Amino acid sequence: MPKDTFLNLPDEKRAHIEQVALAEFAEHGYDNASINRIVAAAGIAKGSFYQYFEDKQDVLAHLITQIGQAKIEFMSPVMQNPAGHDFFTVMREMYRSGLAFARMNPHGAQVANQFLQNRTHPVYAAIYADSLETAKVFYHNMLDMAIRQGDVRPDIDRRFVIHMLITLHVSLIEYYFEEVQGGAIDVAQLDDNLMDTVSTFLDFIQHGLAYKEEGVPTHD
Amino acid sequence: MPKDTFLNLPDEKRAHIEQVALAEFAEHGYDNASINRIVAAAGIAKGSFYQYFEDKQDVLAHLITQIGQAKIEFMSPVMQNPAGHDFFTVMREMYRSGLAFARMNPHGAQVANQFLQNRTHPVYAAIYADSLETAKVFYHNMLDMAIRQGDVRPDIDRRFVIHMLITLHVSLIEYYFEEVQGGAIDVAQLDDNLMDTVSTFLDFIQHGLAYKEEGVPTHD
Amino acid sequence: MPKDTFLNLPDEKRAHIEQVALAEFAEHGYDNASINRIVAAAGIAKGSFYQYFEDKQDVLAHLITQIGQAKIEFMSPVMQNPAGHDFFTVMREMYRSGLAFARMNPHGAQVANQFLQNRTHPVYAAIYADSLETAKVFYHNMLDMAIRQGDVRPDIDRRFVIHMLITLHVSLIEYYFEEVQGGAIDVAQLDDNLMDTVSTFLDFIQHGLAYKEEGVPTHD
Amino acid sequence: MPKDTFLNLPDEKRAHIEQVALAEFAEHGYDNASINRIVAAAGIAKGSFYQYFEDKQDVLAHLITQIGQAKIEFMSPVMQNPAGHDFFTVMREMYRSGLAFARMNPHGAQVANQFLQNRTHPVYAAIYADSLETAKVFYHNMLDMAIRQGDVRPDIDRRFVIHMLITLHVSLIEYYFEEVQGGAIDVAQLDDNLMDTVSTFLDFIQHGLAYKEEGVPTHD
DNA sequence: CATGAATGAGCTTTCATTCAT
DNA sequence: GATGAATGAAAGCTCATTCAT
Repeated sequence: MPKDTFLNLPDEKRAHIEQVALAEFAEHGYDNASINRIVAAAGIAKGSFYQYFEDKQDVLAHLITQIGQAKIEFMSPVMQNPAGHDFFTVMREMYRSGLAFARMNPHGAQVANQFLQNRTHPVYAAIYADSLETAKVFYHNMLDMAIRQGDVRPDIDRRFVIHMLITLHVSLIEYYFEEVQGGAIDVAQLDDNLMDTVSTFLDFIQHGLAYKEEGVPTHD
Repeated sequence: MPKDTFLNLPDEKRAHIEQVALAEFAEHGYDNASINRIVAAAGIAKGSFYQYFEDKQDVLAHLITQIGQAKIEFMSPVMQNPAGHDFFTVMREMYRSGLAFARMNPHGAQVANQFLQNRTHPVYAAIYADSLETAKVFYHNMLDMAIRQGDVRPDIDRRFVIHMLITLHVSLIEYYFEEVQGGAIDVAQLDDNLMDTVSTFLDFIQHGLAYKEEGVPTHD
Repeated sequence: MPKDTFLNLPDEKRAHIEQVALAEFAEHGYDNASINRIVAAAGIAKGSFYQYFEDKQDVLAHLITQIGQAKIEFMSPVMQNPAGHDFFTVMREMYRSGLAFARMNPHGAQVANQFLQNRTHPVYAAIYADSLETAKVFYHNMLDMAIRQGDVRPDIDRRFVIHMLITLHVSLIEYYFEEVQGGAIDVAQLDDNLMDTVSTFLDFIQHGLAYKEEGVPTHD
Repeated sequence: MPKDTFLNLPDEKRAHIEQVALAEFAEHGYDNASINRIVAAAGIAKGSFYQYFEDKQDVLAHLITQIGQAKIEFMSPVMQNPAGHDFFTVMREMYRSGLAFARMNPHGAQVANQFLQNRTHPVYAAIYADSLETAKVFYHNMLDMAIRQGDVRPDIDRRFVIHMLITLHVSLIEYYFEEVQGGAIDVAQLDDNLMDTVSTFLDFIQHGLAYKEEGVPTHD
């Protein structure tokens, strides 16, 4: 956790430092992120950095916490209060908000993805301990509810499905960045295209890839 | 590509160096892997390392190539000649073989996973260019065939589905290691448990998570 | 350019480091100069060196700039304001001041000579771009003026003569060091001897080596 | 001196190795010349290199000896038997032949120049001891004769003039390469231009830069 | 609270040379 | 005579972190 020195900083300065650090982590990843570059870009003294944060890991942990909070603001009402909604509707909202967040805060999304992808990295693991549990609990409750509601079939391995849903979330954002950077898709239509993809994808999560014979309506 | 000096080495010595390097990459990842540690553990001179390989990236590329080849040996007959088989059968074999490989060669599986997870890392991206395309083509052909055979419904975004299937493969191996290391599951029963998971998972890919009402048989 | 860290150093410490580095370059030349030796001799940490300078080239560039400035202090009033003086008088002052500088600052003179002698070396060339042009412009103006004044005959290739005059300056300093180190001349009389040489040499530049027949006075 | 092993090599192979080594030294200078690169480019084994030569210095010494011999072939009859010719005629032939050699054997000329320019470098100094003395003796005899013949005035410091004449020779070749690489002059006319320069230059050596009043013919 | 100089372990890589085969 | 694997010292440079001011 950042030291009080940092938290007492004027909002603007604090935000500036956070933004610079975020960009550094997004571009280089944790291992190659350089505190030298961060302080240079932020225009602060090296010593000040260590008055603000314990160490490199501390900044990242702080940023990830922040990203988590920022993401909440992208959540639709449905997600904030999922009770009573169809599981797949909530999922759709979740992927949609993930995409919206990536669109508005690409660096944040990239850092979040790095984090979720590198859970075995000691540093990420250390941070993970604190923050990922929340997500798991959320998914867990969601799945429990979904099964009780009859949305999801009960014969699933919940731990694995959660693992997979998180992975797929990451994969979606990844896909988004690859399309954006690869220029594979007209940027103007990107969001529409991606929401189409999300829809197809949701449909897949719901009904699988298997071809359904005629006369066998799927249950929506 | 490793230099001839390396390829001409006695099998035993070569294998030893490979194993040491693989362990280093598996444990620390590319950025934190240390050539100093590798040569110390391998018992070779630092200069020798550079007689064998161009640089750090070169070793990793070599190891990944090797892993790719080793994986082939874990492929079942079904995978080696997928034509004529049901898509989901092939997928099941694929995930099963991935798991078997991870079981027999954990370091190799870990390195392969790091590789697949870090496609944006410049070094992995450089290696990726050469080797991942193969996997994509394989999946592409598989999907085409599956749709023609009526195994898979035609209204999917193939690029995204491929992206996702690869991600899921990685996710499965990840899950395997987490269970093993976390001690979540009795190791003696691990494989059975995991194949159960694979089955459930396959079932999920096939039919989705949605609860099916009675009397609506799925198409297998 | 050295970093501010270096420029902000206490004069004494800064001068010490400069002197140590200068000695290293003078003795070993750029390629064989060792930063390890410099930091050891200067009694600073290796990291500090890189807080002071960008890299090896940066130190040398700094030293050469410094040498250039130091040389100015050896310039006679005639050189500082050459207008109105006979060209050969200015040249004589130039060679004299070069010699005086070499006498007072042998390491500086040696490094300057290495620099002027190795213009094709990539590192010297990079430094050269910034600093040698000045010298060429100076010579150019001098020659123009000399021709207008009727001191120098107009049928010369100015570019080549400049090239040559610079070379000869270097050659003179070289000669000085060879005599000093070779012990060819009694050191006590060295300066007198060398100024004699400069005179003869100037005479040569002025009138050439050719024997003049009696009754044909040269124009001074 | 190269070992017998080298001298006994088939002419073609020996010449190939020499050419490769020469190119390496010409491009990188002694310090940055790499034996690794030489053996790679020459297609010989590292061990073979050390069967041929004592060490890096040995190759260079051999090449410089060779260059010296090759230069002789560019000497005109006048130079080979200078007795009885006017000193300045011999000088003109010398500069002309230097230029011709540089034209036909640029690498050789470059290496020779590096050698002559870096007499303080320990390695060059070691080689110098053996080979430069010859040149000095040649010049010495030339000057003695020239003074006796009345070509050159007797009031010169012979040691210094020799030093200078050598320097100027180097400077001329340098100038040649700068013009060639800089593209300053139309290559088709380069040689003519340079011989003009040589002429002007010779005139300078003979009569100096000073403007001569009318009616005072110089002695040619 | 800010500063920025100091640190030295660590990094990857290159090198000329040796020597057993 | 040819080979090429082995060597380890040394290179230039970066890093996160400390601490006196």
